[in-house]
Amino acid sequence: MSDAPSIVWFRLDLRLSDNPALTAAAKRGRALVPLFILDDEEADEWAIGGASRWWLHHALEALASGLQDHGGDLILRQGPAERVLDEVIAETGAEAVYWNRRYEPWAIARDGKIKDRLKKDGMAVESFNGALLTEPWELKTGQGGPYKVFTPYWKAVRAAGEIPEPLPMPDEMTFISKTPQSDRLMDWDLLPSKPNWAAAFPDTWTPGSEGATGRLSDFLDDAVFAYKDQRNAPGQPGTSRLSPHLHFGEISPRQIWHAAIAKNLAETGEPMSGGVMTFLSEVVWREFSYNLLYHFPHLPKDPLKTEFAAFPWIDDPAGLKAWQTGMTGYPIVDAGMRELWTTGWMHNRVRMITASFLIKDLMIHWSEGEAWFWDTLVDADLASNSASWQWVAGSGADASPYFRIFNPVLQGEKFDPDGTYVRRWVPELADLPDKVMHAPWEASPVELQAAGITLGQTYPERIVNHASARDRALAAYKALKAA
DNA sequence: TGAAATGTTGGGGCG
DNA sequence: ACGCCCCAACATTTC
Repeated sequence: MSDAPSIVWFRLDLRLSDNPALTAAAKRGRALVPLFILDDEEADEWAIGGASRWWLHHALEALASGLQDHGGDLILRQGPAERVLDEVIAETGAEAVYWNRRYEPWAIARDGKIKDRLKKDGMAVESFNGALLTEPWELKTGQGGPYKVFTPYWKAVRAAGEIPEPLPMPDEMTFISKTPQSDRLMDWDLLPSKPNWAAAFPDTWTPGSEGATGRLSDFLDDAVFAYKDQRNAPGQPGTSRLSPHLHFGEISPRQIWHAAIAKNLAETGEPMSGGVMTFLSEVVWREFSYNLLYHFPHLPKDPLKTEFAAFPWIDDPAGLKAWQTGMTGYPIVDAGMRELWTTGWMHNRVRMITASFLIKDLMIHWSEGEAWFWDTLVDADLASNSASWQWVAGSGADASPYFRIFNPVLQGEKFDPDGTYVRRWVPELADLPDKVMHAPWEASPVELQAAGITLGQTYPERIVNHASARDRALAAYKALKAA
């Protein structure tokens, strides 16, 4: 009986509770080697984006400190995962490697190869589900194929039986005594400098599993019960803001599921209803996206509805720039894009509005939006991001029909009626009266002057007229359908 | 997890 | 008193 240690390869599961790989490794009873590999050059063109790198830095700090509390050192290494694993195995004499699964096509291919090779070498290798309520191959339609429509998928998740209870943190963890060499986190340059565009991120976020569980319990204490309505008001704190925590695995969907159900049961006597039901359905939208990405691995690149390959997208660098920088002249669009730039996150309702504007008003290819969100969101997630962009474009599974075009003025008036959200993110419009908040070009000269606004100078003129942009998009769609 | 156009209805002004 | 018209208000259809 050897005392060869076990490597726990942390990836998008940066937590100690409900971490099946960690629990299994701890149960094996040998010393643990906690390892994180910065492997993003293996990720095709989906190397971790800028805002996510900021998050990752702090998430790793938090994980390292959590491990430290139990006497463990997190080992940081950079490079192709297979090579790094070989090195760490050689240095430590490890005979087991455990990890929780990822579902990006590049990760599936790579991990499968690594698993086969290490097993051939006589290693004990096991992977686990730490990221999903239901893995993509578990649910099939009556026809035997993957789900392509959300509602039946959501029903199937609930009908599939109990979601497993989250695992507690292992109560016995012993770590390797002679810690292998580790990179220094600061040397990875994950944080921006010159300029530090993430300066305001800490006002909004506390990366790490403590921040995640704190956020969850705050949300469940109150906002979740009004979630059904409040979740659409971007000026109100009505959403959970758990997305980046979930992406990095600082909290698991199983933990969220069971905590939400327990709360609802205590509050209403029913396991799932009202706001909690709606909230959990949003968690399952994430699962649905993973299901789509797994079964349609080209999702990030190509339209699921193949006829969209012929759509007459417009190459418009100036329009794209105006959209990215929040200078379109449509207040709700600009507010969203500036919230994204300032905080690394955007309210869901406004994600739909800004995406509709890019795709339908500007007719710029959805992949431009996908790439921008990938780089600027702290919650950038390949499955959710690509599935959602295709959903808005109308080219995805269970997608919004192409002719469903958001009117940015009406959306603003409906979901930000008192202009709270616009005033927060577009301060140069703060003194406009509510009634023209979402359409400053309709303000009278007197109103504009009183608010200190000169359109075209202090705030841009509209870069397109929505009514004619809508007609143009519908004509393009019609032509596509006829072809 | 839309919006705009078109259709229908009913109340009120008015000759 | 009555019919006509206008037009909200709401419903339905279309994109």
